[in-house]
Amino acid sequence: MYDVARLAGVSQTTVSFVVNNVASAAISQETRDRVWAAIHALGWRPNAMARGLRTRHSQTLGLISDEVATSPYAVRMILGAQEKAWAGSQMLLVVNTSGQRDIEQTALQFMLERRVEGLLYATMYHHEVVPPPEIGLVPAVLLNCFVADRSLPAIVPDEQQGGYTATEALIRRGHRRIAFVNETIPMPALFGRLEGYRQALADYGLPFDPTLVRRCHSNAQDTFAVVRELLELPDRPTAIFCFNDKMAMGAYDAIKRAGLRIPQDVAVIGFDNLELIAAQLYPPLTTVALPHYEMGQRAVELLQTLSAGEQLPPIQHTIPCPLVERASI
Amino acid sequence: MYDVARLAGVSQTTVSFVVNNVASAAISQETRDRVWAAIHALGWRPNAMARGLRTRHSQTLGLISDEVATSPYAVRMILGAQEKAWAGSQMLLVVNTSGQRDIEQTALQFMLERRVEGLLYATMYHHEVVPPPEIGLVPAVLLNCFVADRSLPAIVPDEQQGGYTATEALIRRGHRRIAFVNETIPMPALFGRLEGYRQALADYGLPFDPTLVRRCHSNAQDTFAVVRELLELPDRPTAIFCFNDKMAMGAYDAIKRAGLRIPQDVAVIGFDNLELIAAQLYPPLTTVALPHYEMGQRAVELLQTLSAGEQLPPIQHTIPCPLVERASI
DNA sequence: TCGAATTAGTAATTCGTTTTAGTAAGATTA
DNA sequence: TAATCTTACTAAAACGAATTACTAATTCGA
Repeated sequence: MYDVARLAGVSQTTVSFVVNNVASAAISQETRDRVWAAIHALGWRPNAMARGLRTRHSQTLGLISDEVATSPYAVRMILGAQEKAWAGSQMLLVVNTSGQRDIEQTALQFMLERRVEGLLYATMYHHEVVPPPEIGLVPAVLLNCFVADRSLPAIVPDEQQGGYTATEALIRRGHRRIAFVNETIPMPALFGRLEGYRQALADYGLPFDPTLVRRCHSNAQDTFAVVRELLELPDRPTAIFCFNDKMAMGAYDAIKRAGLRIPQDVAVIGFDNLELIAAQLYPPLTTVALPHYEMGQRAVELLQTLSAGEQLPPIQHTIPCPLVERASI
Repeated sequence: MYDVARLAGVSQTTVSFVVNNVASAAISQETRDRVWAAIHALGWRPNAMARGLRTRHSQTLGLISDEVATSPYAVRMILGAQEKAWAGSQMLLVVNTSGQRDIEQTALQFMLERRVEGLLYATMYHHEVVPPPEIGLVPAVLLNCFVADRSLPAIVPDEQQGGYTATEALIRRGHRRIAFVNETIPMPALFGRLEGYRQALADYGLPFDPTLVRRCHSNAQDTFAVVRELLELPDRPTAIFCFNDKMAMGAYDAIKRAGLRIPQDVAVIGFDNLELIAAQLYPPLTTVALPHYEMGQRAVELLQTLSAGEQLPPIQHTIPCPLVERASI
């Protein structure tokens, strides 16, 4: 900056005023032009570390995730976060801990040393977490997870509404016997989607038939077997709501193997909206999307208002899961 | 740091020496203990911006990508890069440009202002790029792409070896008539894998039959049709090498619809190793993996030696694509 | 037993900015 | 015509560490 000042024949202060467009400083247009010319001539570029030191603002947010960055599922959370951060001209420091506590700890230390202006703590699956306590030293938002006592703001998908939406979509297509192949591992998604399924049935005056609700590991193979059983039922379901898209793959195979057509004979709806699967299946899979991108955006939005000094109670923000219509129902 | 010094009854200099374990400084053990005690008592943590300003090291790498962070394909590149950076106690600044030039430009400026010690320029698909010239201001490595004049070091997958490996795996299983369903968009993957396919046939003394080589858009639907044609051939192929796993999904459907079994009647091999698809298909898909994770690692490794001041010629590093055996051949 | 090492520290400077508190010259007002 | 405003700048003091160049007190060696 001193070099620029010397070349432009002004003081370093003036350069700073010009560069930052300081309103309270009166700098003539000619001087401004000379300064910019000097800047370009020298290829000078401000040093963000020096600036940050002085202003006490790092213009940086931290994102600590377990497996998010590994998985196609949840990358869009990072993307949403990054783009919102970008809009506020902040950058995102990303660390994937692979679930290891020690990595998480040092990542947090590193980020605090860099004076991040906020922290996102994200998980691949929606579940309860116990983040390290130092997370509270800066504004923090949980992404796709929550703490037991709800003492930290969190952004989570609305599992129940998602389950409701899927079921309702099938009911509206005229289905009366709707099977639900649920996950086995107890987690909010399992309970929430089931609750949504029941609620939708109830709202439309349909009976809840326990024989139509199955649980199995969330993979195509196991679902194949479960769906085959369902199809052999005397009064077989005309629609199958799968806990996720991977399971829908198995359902497709079972239905096709049984010589039935999708959606004419049996409708299938999934969950997650994994483009890679849903768009490639034949017929393309109608499914409910996990709003990962929006969740990332909202989390950063919240972080930004929080770090602007606003005092908000730690609310759980529930993001709706929209229906993505393709051709399987 | 001054507060810590005051509490420990030493000078700020001493605190710095203790914190950084400076070898040339003689500090007694008692003093060290007192300093650490004061640090913990005050919850002090060094300010990375101040440190970076003084040492002229940001301990940060930048990663600019087009769609990498959006796509399940290539996220593992980021992960590999991040973990290698982590090992060198550096952090990664990630920006996804969605292919927009203006975002790319400002991202680059931001990163240069933050004095990143190296830059990765990554693309989702392996293809030629024209990165902004300022990229050369710091050590830079291209990831999954290359420049026309090869003036920048690049890390790319070995498409040809991948094609060879896939074909060879089929030949070794006794297949003689091997179809190859290639991509339509001209890109290194298309040419490289085809070349590998031809080379393998030649090496094992098999004829190259042009009727067995088809091209179609890389999606399941179009592949379905192409594979059906292949299966109706008078002397139908006993194995199908698909340009990627999405296409393999279509191939599976066509083969099953034709009443044939995989792999007994027709073997299928894919490319990309998209866990989500390959592991969920029935039977699980044998495929060739794009070594994204290793590519990310290698890129950072290279960046680190480069920013250590070593002068290396801009070599193209070709990373092998390993065979991932499942059950479809 | 005295000069040289060694041990255990400290004072002051520097990194590259932002920001506060000025100043000096000319224009405007009472 | 003197006091006050503007306009167009500048000097100097932070920000929070790392680093260099010391000093004072011990210990050691011949």
